[in-house]
Amino acid sequence: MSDLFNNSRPECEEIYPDMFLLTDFTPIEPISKQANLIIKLSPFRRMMTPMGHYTGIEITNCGEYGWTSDLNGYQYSTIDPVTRKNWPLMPEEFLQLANRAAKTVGYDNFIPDSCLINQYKIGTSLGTHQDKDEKDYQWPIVSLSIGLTATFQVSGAKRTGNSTAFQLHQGDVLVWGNSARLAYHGVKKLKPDTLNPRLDKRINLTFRKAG
DNA sequence: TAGTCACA
DNA sequence: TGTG
Repeated sequence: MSDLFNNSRPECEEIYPDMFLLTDFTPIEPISKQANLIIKLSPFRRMMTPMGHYTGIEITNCGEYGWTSDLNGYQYSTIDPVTRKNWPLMPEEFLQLANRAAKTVGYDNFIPDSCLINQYKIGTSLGTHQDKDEKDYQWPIVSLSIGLTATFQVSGAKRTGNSTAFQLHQGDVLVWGNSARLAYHGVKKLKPDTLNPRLDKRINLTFRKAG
């Protein structure tokens, strides 16, 4: 994993209505260091979907609530089904990053109680879906990208039809809420970086207020 | 259909 | 390769 921090100026662009891309928003090194500690406590695993398939990406969580999937459906749980213990604590660095990103685009006092950590290997993707398992949709979704660049696709209120796609680079934070809160979105199949063949994965941190 | 796969 |  590269720890390089691109020193270009952070930018904030409303890339879709009520969806903001904060380019190069944070140094990655301290964040990925904490993520690695979490992964040791609650390891990555694929999860069974309600339809009986496994997710392509690998998943773990930290914070009070973790997003889980099994044959019964999706739900937030305070217990990791693999370790049968609570999820690892949310690091202070995570809380502050998510709070600062939300505040940058107008959401004050965002205190996430859930951080979903998704690992994308080359060739994996995340199908179009909504984030709708949270209790209160007034809070935004805050998402940090680490590692390989991915193509993020938003298709709005409908799962199919017109869509907008853009790149998410390491250090980028995407924040969405209000009219975009329940927008269908997904991540296209991850491709290798021909200039950095050593990079072989992408890790995404998604901060939410679930409970 | 937090997936895939057949089809354009 | 993008879409339903």
